[in-house]
Amino acid sequence: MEYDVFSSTCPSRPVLEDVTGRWGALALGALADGPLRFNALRRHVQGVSQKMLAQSLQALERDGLVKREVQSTFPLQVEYSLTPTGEVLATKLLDLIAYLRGSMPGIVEAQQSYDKARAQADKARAQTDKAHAQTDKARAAQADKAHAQA
Amino acid sequence: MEYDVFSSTCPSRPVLEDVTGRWGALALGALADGPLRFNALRRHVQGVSQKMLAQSLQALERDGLVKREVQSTFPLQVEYSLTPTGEVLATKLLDLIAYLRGSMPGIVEAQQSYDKARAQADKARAQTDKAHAQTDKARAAQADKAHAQA
DNA sequence: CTCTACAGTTACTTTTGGAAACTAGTCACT
DNA sequence: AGTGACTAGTTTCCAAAAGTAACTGTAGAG
Repeated sequence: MEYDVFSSTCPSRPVLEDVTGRWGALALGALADGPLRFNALRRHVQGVSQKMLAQSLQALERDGLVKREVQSTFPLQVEYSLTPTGEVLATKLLDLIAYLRGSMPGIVEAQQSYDKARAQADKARAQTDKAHAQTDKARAAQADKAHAQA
Repeated sequence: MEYDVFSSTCPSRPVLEDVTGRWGALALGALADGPLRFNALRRHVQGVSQKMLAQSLQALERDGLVKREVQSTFPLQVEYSLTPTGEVLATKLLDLIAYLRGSMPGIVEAQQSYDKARAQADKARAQTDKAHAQTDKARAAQADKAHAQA
């Protein structure tokens, strides 16, 4: 059997989404430098809700990329850590993230020039739309005149 | 200035989502082995809708990771290709995807054993819930008796 | 005796994603 | 002049996903 993420029915698709998804990627990245408990992880991955963190961790645990260990000491601690496979994926993710961080200055610049160009284009389009509205109005006036004559 | 994807307000967060998001990652991956036109890309990334592909490509273009070139030949073709930064990110993504593909057998196995364990746990919980329902019923009966006596 | 921390779950709301129809511009055929 | 085809999208509408906030339940601190 051959796995291909570009095929819509391949079982690897949902796994890729778990790994590269919004919170999954950050959870894996956070666990890369050591095991963490639920709330510690929540503090580390800023902005994640309890619900989504629980959901992402459950998905990663199901995929065998994260190990969940309940410590029955008080107050009921749960430690999350990476499995060997999870560790490799986390490393690759962190590598990507590191490169992204290095490229941020250029990316921000690209975004700004894109937004500026778009603003210009929108303004230009508003002008032509206005012109079209004018010609439409003129056409309507002509039609009215024709109608009045009839 | 220091960029950190783990911070909720960092500008790198949305960019990471563009790159690792569901369709963004596959679009970058597909463009890694040569430029493609819109519909060719759509055929390559199976299951993507026109709307989402257009949206993802616009985001990647804005981030300066993908270049969009309109060819004014008939019938109006648009070619998408990777910028140097996009190319590096695509390579890293494909590396991650390749490793994921190699790990799929183990992952599928993990999913199956997880699902099996969950099914067991759910069954067990249904049992205790049933027991609780019984005791609740008994308690209600006691309360009714007491009420009838009063 | 209230307040906090632990690890979640549940109910409700808002945002997003996907399917299908529609737009726009150009040619080719009839 | 009208019809249809091909391109690359946009729009519309509804279901699915994500986010918000409140609740569960135990126990230690102040």
